Amino acid sequence: MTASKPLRADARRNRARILAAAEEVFAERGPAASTQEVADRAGVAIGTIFRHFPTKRDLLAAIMKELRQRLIDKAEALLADGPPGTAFFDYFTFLVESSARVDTVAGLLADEGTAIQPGEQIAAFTQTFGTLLDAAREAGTVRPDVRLDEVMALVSAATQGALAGSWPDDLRRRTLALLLDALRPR
Amino acid sequence: MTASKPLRADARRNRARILAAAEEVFAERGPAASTQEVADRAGVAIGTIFRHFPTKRDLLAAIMKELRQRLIDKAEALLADGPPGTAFFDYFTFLVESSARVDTVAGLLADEGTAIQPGEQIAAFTQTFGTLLDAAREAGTVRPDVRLDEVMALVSAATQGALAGSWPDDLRRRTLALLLDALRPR
Amino acid sequence: MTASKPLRADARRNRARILAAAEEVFAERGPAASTQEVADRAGVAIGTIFRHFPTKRDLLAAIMKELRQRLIDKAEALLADGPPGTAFFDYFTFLVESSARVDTVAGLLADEGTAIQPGEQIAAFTQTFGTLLDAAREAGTVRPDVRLDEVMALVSAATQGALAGSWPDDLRRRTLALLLDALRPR
Amino acid sequence: MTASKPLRADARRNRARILAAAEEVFAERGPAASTQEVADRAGVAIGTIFRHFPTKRDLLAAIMKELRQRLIDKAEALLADGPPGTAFFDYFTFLVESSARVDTVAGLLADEGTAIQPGEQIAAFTQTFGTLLDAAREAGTVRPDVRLDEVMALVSAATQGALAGSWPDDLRRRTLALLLDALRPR
DNA sequence: CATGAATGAGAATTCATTCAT
DNA sequence: CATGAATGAATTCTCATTCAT
Repeated sequence: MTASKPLRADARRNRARILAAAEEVFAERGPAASTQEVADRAGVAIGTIFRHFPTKRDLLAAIMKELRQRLIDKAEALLADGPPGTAFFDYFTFLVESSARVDTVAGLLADEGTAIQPGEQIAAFTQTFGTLLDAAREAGTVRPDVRLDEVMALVSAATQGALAGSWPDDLRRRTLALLLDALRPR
Repeated sequence: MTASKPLRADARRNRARILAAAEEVFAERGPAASTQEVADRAGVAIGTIFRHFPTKRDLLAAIMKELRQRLIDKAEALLADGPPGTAFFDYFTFLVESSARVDTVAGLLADEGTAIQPGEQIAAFTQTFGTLLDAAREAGTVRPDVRLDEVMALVSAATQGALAGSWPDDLRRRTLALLLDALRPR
Repeated sequence: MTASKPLRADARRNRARILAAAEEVFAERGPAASTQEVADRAGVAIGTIFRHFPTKRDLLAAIMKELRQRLIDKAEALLADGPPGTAFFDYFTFLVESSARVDTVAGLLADEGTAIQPGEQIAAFTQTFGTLLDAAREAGTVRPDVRLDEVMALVSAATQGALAGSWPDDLRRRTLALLLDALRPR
Repeated sequence: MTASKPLRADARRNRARILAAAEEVFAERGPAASTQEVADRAGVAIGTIFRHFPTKRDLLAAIMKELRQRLIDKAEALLADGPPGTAFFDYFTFLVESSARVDTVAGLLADEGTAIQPGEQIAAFTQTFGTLLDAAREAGTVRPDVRLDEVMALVSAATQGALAGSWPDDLRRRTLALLLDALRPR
C-alpha cells in the first residue's frame, strides 16, 4: 500500500536496530520507558528515532506490527506443516509461551494503554487462527461449540496473565493445560 | 493495629472522595494518569491529595488495599451464606465481572508496574478463596485435581483480560462459561 | 509603644514555646526550615504559629529580636560589673562563642537572607558596645584609633565565620586571639 | 582528567551563559533562588539548564568550582609575579574585595547549606595560599607565629562578613587594614 | 540523513497561609 | 484561642518533540 520510498542502507539498518532496542526496552520497562533510553540502547541519537518514527506512539505501533507479523507467520507455518488435530493447541501454547518471554504479546489483540491501530493484521491473524480452530474441530480435538471469539478472548486473557506475575514455569504449564482442556470435547 | 487517630469529619469525607475519584481515574487512564486529574475529579485541591497520600504510590497502594478488602468481604459473605457447590463459581464470576468495571482487580495478585505491598491481605484472600474451592470440591462441583494456585492464575488471567478489551458482555459471559467448565468434573 | 493587649496565660506560654522551638529549628536547618517543623517541635498546631506570627518572616524577626535582647543584656551586665580594661574583650569573645553555638547570632547586624528590621535595638546594641569600647580605650587596652564601626564589622565577620565551618574549638580560639590582638595597642 | 567530550559550539555558549546567570542570581537572591529565574536571566529554557546540570545542586557546585578556580588562578599569578613581601597581603585583600562583589566566595572554605564537594581544588587553594604565606613570613612581613589555618579562618570570616552587610567601601577598607595589621610583626 | 542540544509543557511534591471545626 | 485540614502557587525535574549544526 504505502510504498514509502526505499530507504538508504544505513537508514534501513538504523530502523532495524531501533525496533530491536525498543522491543527490549519496552518489554523491560513498560511503555513508559523514555525514548532516550531506546536511543541509547540502539546506539543512535534520539533525533534518528524521531526521523524514523515521528511519534513515540508510532514506534510502539511499529513494534506491535512486527510482533503480530511474527505471530501470523508462526500460525501459517503450523497451518502448512502441523497435524490438524494438534496444530491449534500448539499454537495456543506458543502464544502463551511467547508472552511469557516478552511482555507485549497480548497487546496485539487489544492495545496496552497506547491504543494502536491493529489494522488489517488483526484480520489476518484472526483468520489464520480461525482456520487452525476449524481444522482442530474437524479433527475432533476441539469441542464443536467453541467459537473463535471465545478462543481469542482466552488467548488474550492467558497472555496478559502470563506476563503479569511471571509465574513459575510449572504453574504456567498446569494452568495452560487446564485452559486447553476446557476446549476439548468431553 | 494501626489505629492512626480518627480523622476529622471533613478529612474523612475528602479521603473517601479522593479514593473514589482515584479509582475511577486510574481505571480509565491507567496508573500514569496525573494526580491533578484525580484532584479535579474529587473536587479538591491537589495539596489535599498529597496531605492524605504523601506519594502517588501511596495513593495507588490505598486503592489496591480497598479493592482487595472489598473482594475479601465478598468472599467471606459467600462463604457464610452461599451454597457450597456454587459459591466458588459465583465468586469466580464476581471477580471477573468486577474487573470488567474497574481495572485494577487483577493487581491484587501481581502489581502492575507500581509494585504495592500486598501484605497480609493477599494471604487472607488466598485462604478464603481456598476455602471456597475446598467446599466446591467436597460438593463435587469442581474437579478433584484442580489446585488453588491454578485457580488463582486463571482468575488473574481472566480479570486482566476482561478489562483489556472491554469486550461485549455476551462474549465475556461465554468465555467465562468455558473457563468455568474447565474446572468442572467431567 | 505598641502595647498589644495582654495575652491569656496559655497564649503567652505557647508564644514562648514557639520561639524556643523556632530558634532551635532555624539554627539547625537554616531559615528555609518549614513552619510545620517548628510547630511539631513546639508541640502546637501550625495554625497557632500563624496566629502569633502572621508571617514566617515575623517569626524570624521575633527570634532575632530576642537574640538581640539577650546580647544587649549581656553587654549591660559587663558594663555594670566587669573591669573596664577587659570587659570589651570579654564581650567580643562572648559574641563569637555565642555564634559558635547558635547560628543566627551574626544576623543581628545584618539580616540573613530574610531582611529583618533591626529597628531601635541595633542602636541600643551599638551604643552599649560603644561604651565598652570607650572604656577599654580609656583603660589603654585598645588602640586609640580603633573605631566602633570597625569593631562591629569585625564582630560581624567573626560571628558569621565562626558558624560557617563549625571549626574546631582550638582553631577558633587561636584565630580569635589574633583578631583581638589586632585591636590592642602595640 | 575528566575530558567529557568537547561540547558543540552552541552548547558551550549556553553553558557559559547559564553559569554567568546563575552566579548573578544566586549572589543576589541566595541559593534558594529558583532555577527558572536563572533560565530567564540566561535567556534559555529551563530544560536547557537541567540538561547541563542534572540537578540544582550540580549547578551550585559548578559555580563554586569556577569561583574556586578563579581564586586559585589569581593566587598563582601573584605567586609568579608579585613581590614576596606583599603578595600575601594583596591576595588577602583580593579575596575580600572579590567577596564584596559576589556572595559565594567564602563558600570555598565551607559550604553554605548545599554542601558541595570541594575536592582537590581546596587542597590546591590551600597549598598556594600557604606558599604565599611562607614567602611573606620569610620576607618578614608577617608574624612568624601565624599559622595557615588561622589565616584561612580569617579569610573565611572576612569574606562572609564582607558580603553580609555590603558595607560601604570605606569601612571595608579600614576593617581590612585592621585585620591585616593583626598579621604583621610588631 | 544523523546528531544531540534546546524547548517547554506537564508531573510530583512542598509549603506558607487561610479557614472551617 | 487552638486545631489541623484545605488551598494553590511555586519548585524541581522529566520527556516527547523540534531544529540548528
